[in-house]
Amino acid sequence: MLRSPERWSEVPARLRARGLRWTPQRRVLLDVLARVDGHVTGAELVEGCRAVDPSTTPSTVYRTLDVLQELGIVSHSHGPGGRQEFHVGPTADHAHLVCGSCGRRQELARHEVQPLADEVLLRRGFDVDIEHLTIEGRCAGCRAAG
Amino acid sequence: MLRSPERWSEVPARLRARGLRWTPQRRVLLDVLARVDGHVTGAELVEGCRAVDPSTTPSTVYRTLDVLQELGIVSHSHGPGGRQEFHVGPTADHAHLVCGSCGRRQELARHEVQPLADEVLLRRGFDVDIEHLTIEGRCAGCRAAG
DNA sequence: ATTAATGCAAACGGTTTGCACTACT
DNA sequence: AGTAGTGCAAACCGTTTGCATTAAT
Repeated sequence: MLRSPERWSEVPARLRARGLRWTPQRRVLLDVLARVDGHVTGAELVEGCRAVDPSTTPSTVYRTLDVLQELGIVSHSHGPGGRQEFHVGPTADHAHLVCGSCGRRQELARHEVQPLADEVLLRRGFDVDIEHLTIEGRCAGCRAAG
Repeated sequence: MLRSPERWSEVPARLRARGLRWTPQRRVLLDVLARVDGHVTGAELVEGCRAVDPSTTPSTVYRTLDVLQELGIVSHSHGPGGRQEFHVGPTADHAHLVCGSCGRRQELARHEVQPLADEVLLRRGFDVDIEHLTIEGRCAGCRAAG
């Protein structure tokens, strides 16, 4: 699910503008990222890259993720199990619901979270980062199942 | 900072009631936990136990944390850096606010999150685990600082 | 006597690092 | 040519596991 095709085509130029380079390995990672909907863990990205190019190494993936983060193209937070979760910015204007039982994720639109965010901002001066928000719990299916 | 002294004295009995045992090692961990205000990582607890009894081993600590969790005495969530964060329950009936800039945490009372949780339950059938909820963003201090 | 709990040491998974080599620019 | 980026292998950190041993009940 490609979210904003135009962003990706600009990446090589943005790298070069900083004296950085556009390599086949980075192309692979960007292709994988472009197909991501929502969040991916670092390990999943390594996996995804390997599916395209089996010779992919973790270090290259993580190092590239670092530079993409500096460019503001991805960001990361920490999900359940303590893994790094990367997400594509800044179009991901929603939070996530993740079921602790089955692991399924669903999106929670900004407007659904906004009242909470507003209250927290008002009362604590704390500016909630809705894009990073991951709410754990049990989904309807798992609750029905027992 | 002892939160609820009476709870701790009941622990040995609660363990025995389940056929579990009260050991010196568990006593050490409970002593350390009783002194905790807010949250600790697993590693910090190992460290803390070692300060009391240098022969403490990680496996024992983590295994005891597992049983304490089953008893509902502690619970855990995942903090920045992906570490497990334990907190003392069931007074830990709150979510967390963590600042992405300075890393400081604050508690968010259940009643502050309840409206959101209610809405999500109603509309999605998703039962939010408030104790596991960690909300990222920028705290008042960091926002002021720029 | 039973069997839960311990200590050890080794394995784990995800991520990070040092270093010599490769290849973009 | 210059230097950013790569691959490898090893290290890392927090956590988990198998197994033989110890000790609470």
